[in-house]
Amino acid sequence: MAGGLEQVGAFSMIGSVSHPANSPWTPSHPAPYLARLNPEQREAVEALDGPLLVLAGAGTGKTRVLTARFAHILLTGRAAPSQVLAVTFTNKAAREMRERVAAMLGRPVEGLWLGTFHALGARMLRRHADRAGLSSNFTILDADDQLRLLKQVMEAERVDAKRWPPPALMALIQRWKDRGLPPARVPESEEPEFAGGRTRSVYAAYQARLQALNAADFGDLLLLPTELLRTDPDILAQYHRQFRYILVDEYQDTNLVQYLWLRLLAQGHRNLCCVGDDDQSIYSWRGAEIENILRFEKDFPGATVVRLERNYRSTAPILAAAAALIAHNEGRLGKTLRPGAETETAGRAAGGAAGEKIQLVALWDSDEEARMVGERAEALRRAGESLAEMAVLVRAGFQTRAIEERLITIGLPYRVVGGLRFYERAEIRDALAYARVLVQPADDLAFERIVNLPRRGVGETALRAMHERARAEHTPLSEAAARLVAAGALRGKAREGVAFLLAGFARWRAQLEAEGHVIAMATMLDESGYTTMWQQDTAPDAPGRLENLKEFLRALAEFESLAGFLDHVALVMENEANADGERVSLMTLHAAKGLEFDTVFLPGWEEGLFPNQRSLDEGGIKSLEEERRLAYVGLTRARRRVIVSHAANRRLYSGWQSAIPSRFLDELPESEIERSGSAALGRAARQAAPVAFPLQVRPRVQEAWEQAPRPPQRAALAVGSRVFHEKFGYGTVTSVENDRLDVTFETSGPKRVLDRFVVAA
DNA sequence: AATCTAGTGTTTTTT
DNA sequence: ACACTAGATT
Repeated sequence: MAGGLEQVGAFSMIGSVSHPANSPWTPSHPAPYLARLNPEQREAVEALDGPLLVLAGAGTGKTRVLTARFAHILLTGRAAPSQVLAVTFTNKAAREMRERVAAMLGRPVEGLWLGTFHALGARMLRRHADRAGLSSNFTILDADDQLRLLKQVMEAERVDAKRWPPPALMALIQRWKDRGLPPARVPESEEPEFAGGRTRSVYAAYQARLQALNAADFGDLLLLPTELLRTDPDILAQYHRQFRYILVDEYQDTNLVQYLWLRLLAQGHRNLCCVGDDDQSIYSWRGAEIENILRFEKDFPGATVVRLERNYRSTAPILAAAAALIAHNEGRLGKTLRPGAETETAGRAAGGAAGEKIQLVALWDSDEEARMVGERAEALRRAGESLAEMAVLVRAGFQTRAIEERLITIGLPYRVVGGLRFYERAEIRDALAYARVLVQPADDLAFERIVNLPRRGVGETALRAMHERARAEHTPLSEAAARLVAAGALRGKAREGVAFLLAGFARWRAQLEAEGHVIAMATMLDESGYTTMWQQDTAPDAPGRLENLKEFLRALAEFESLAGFLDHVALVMENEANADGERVSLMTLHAAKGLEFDTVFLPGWEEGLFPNQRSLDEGGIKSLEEERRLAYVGLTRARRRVIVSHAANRRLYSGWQSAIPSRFLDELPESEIERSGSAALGRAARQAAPVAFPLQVRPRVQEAWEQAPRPPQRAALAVGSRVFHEKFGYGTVTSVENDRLDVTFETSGPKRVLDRFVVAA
């Protein structure tokens, strides 16, 4: 910390004004990092004292403000690097901020407390682990381990795991942790009708078990430090002394425990700066509380609020459409995106001063939709656009499959962002389990995972004996295993297998000391038989798994110690593979937050899918608003071009399901959109077409969406009209709401359909 | 202890 | 359709 102070010694530590006397910069000649900001951004950077909420709309230069503020605090001598706490949600955001701050200062910065909530929580918890009943080398469990542990606890507590699904109980416990509630403080009134009213005691047992294993789950990384700050005045005072300034990114996504943690830390100097956008809050289902940002001014009286509304990313039509859409939400802090100066340039570059309209494409089915995306992407590429600047953003993961298949067929390179991450692959998790046992023999979960992997004859019976012994003598599983072998309590293959493994670990530990973690790890994987297991596996993916293990060792080599590597894996878990290149990106809308592309495809805007029916069933109007925010996030990812589409029929599970266009489409201003697509053709044209089913024999109108768009023809249909639908046949209209009809069909019963899809019969 | 079979549930998932 | 899991089977 002292070193940090010296680093900024060129500037006065006493100076409480923004521009110290010995600074070369003055208000009329500000530092370059200030000069490039617009007035609102600059206000957000320079308002250093007291609580500050920066409402930063999409594309308004949020990251620039955060990093400039960070640099400003350091360069004005307000604080040393170690005295600023900067919190983000993603590792990517943390890395980006670190790099940009270093670039602004012209040198790498040491001793920063900059990272994700979880990484910083872990750092704090390791410092004071003893006060939380852990030792500082505790293991961080991933979701998989958590669930397995909970299952064990449920069994021990005699809670029937068949009647009460463990994942549901896990979710319950996580929600409590998200709200900063350790077992003892979960109110009795919150005991749900679950597990025979014993959820709280299972939670308590689960926590006890974690402690015994010297392990923390993800929720604990915030829950436990917050409890420490709450209950230990000395620790709290220590951090109050340390952190003069606190910066928080994506504040709209914080949950209650993160809020409590921040509030406790901010009580010291009250220099809390939170940046966020209530319109981009899309993680409520993970415990995020949008109320945190809505309540900021009440929570921190005297807070300054700065709105960043000048968007430098998207064209005017995109901004107008996004603004119109999000205006349908209530309970917003209120903020309207408007084009910033640079956007007009972007618009001209795109071929017209105003920019392209939002393209709304109506398709017959999801296959046709996939073809449309593929062909338009291909056409754009032929026109000289980069595939890396195109993204397909979907509501649900399964939607990517149809599009992937199409892109493969036409040979267009793509990447799927998200999905299975490197460290979630089975072989990597196995290798990690070996590493964990090596570092911490008491890691029962890891030991259990690998004790019979590869198969060495240690079955259920042997494992049960180990568990019993471990419980009776209060030792870790590996220790119990050793005693069982010594006592001759295990027989045959089980005895040989366990003895072999334990001898191996003794050897590998010695090797770890002598020759380092990379050699030890490689030897361990070979000598344990793990590598051989995959070499002998004839499955088609076995070679790939061996390749992944090599990659694992390469990654390991970049770390100084195994423990450091394990922390990195638990906290950073990134998919390094196919990171960039000339490819179209496919991902969920959730995964797209914070990214931007020239061209954005938004397929699947259909009722039920988007907004998602399940989401609506669970959360009602609040969920509908969150779905709408998701749509807003999607639109605002685009710099120059948006193609929204919906299909009348979608492949689902085994069969087909029909769907009406999303209500969000009606919320886009007609003046900013341009319609096209086969399913948007006039009724007359469709009547002339052969009956649609079965789909396989329906002739395709491949280039339909390239035909001149026609305005949708509104039917003069009234209640009682007899109508014909291509899929459902004949029926009678029972109600009319705008372009939506409730129709009782003679063969398929009542359905809600769009008037475009029926004809008067 | 390994393998087969019937049953189940298929939204989003920063750490 | 399909993948994953728990339970039964050998």
